[in-house]
Amino acid sequence: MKIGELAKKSGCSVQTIRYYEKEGLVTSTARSEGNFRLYDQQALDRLTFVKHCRSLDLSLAEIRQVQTLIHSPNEQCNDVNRMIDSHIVQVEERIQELTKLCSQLKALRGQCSDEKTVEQCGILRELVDVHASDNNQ
Amino acid sequence: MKIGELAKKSGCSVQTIRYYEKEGLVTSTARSEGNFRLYDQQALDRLTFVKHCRSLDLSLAEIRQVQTLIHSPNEQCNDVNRMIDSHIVQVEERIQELTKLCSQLKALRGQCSDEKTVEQCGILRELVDVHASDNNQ
DNA sequence: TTTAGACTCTATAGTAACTATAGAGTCAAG
DNA sequence: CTTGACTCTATAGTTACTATAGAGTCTAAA
Repeated sequence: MKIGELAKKSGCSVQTIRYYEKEGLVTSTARSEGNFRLYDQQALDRLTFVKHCRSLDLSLAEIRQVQTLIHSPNEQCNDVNRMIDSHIVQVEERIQELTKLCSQLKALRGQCSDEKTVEQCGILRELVDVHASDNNQ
Repeated sequence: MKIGELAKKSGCSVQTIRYYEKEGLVTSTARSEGNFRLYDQQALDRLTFVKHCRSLDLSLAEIRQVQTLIHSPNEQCNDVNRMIDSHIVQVEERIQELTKLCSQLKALRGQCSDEKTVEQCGILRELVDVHASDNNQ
């Protein structure tokens, strides 16, 4: 199959597939006479694997690492475990940050009801005030 | 004061300050004979304001928007409210996504105890299996 | 007076993971 | 034989910075 069909089947865009190729994550099986990339089922499998990893927010570098490991079945898999572990920690930290941010934003939003002028706006006042007090250190 | 002092006082790096200037968020008050940027307290205030907004994850474009509004005090502030509202929605959505991701990662991690070989690794097996079944659609 | 070093300047490239575009070639159907 | 859908490569843009190169400025000590 050509790249357009692979794109449809995998749900990746054509450009993304070419980008993944450049990054060494998926290769086309062959080229046609007219220099079009040709793919088989195995290539689709590999691409779907990459997509699945991306949906778990693994970076392309991490995916490359996992791919290398898959091709050496007798190695220890500790590295994958470590990677997943530190990934979980990162995601949890980010959730914490965003939760805090969210309550800050909601507090800020509570400062202003609609239909006020900029001069009366509690949000703008608070944004400005905080910075003013910061500078009085 | 020169850019280095401003950097220290604001907690931004020198390059970041120059970047913000290029993006139209902070301007130096004047230039010295030797072409060094010079800043006053007001410049520090403006920079601290930008920093505060960034800590709330507002984009530089959004901050520019707020700055423009601040300089027209008689306008309606609905736009700021809308912006904060949609920001809150975005952050909440992202938290949802990450929470889901986190439980997926934990489930995945549960598939493998340490000290196994790649061939036995439940994580790798699951990553591969999911892609295989995906393709059977 | 010179010189070392701490600071500043501009311009440019790199980061991550894509997306978008230009300009050219390929190919099947009508 | 031409139209339209597809593909090719190469390059630029996205966001918010960070890092670097190569040059100039300024201050204080030798």
